[in-house]
Amino acid sequence: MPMLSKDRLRGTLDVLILKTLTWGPRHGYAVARWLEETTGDTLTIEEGSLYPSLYRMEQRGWIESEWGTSELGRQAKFYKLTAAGRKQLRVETAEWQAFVDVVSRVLLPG
Amino acid sequence: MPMLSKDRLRGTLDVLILKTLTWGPRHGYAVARWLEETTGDTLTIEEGSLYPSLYRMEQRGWIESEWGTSELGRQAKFYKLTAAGRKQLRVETAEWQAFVDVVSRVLLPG
DNA sequence: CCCCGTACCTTGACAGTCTAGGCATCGACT
DNA sequence: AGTCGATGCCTAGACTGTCAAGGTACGGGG
Repeated sequence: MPMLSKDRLRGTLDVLILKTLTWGPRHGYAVARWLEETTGDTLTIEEGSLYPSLYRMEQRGWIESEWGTSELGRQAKFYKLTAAGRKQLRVETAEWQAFVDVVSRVLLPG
Repeated sequence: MPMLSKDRLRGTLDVLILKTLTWGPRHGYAVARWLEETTGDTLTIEEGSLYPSLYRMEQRGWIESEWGTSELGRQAKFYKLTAAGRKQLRVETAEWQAFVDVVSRVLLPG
């Protein structure tokens, strides 16, 4: 399978995280693990991208955080979607879809 | 239809240009016009992104340029794909496909 | 004469990703 | 006891490519 170049995630990391949180509150580390598992390690979520993204989205009011205890008994910051975050998810998903359709029309045969 | 956020093109502009050139040599301005027409103005190719991209790809040996005369009788720089460019197009198209599949699997219902 | 379209290019700001670190805790293994 | 890896959070700095906004030049039409 093709190796994905660096920076490919640009512009889609946020929406992926938002989507992950629709399954319920999760802490950052778990979000990254879940995304990597779900994509069969095709995507790797670097921590240097993950935590800034979570911070940005909390500033923007898309997610909220609360300290709690992880499944393994560690301190962990749990994030959950806000109403604004859910709306943002819808918007960005639609954008993603539209963008992919257009690019695919150019790139793919048919 | 959803307005596409800025910077969405990041990482895909190059491959879109390469694909455009498979229909034959074109000058930069024509590449941009063709992409915008083909996508029904969903994508707008900024000249500040277009020309640097063409420059980069020529440096990397993916395209070659030659000055000529446009359909309207103006001086214009015509670009054509090299063998390396054709290979690069295949690689990046496959990457794009893989990336879209993975992200869609996460984002879309089903 | 002036403006718009064509055609190319450059500069600077900016955002988001990456690499590469650091910190702390815990369990497992030596 | 000591070490190591995994868990869990964070930061600093480099980098890359996009954007906005400019500039140059030429030609045709009003």
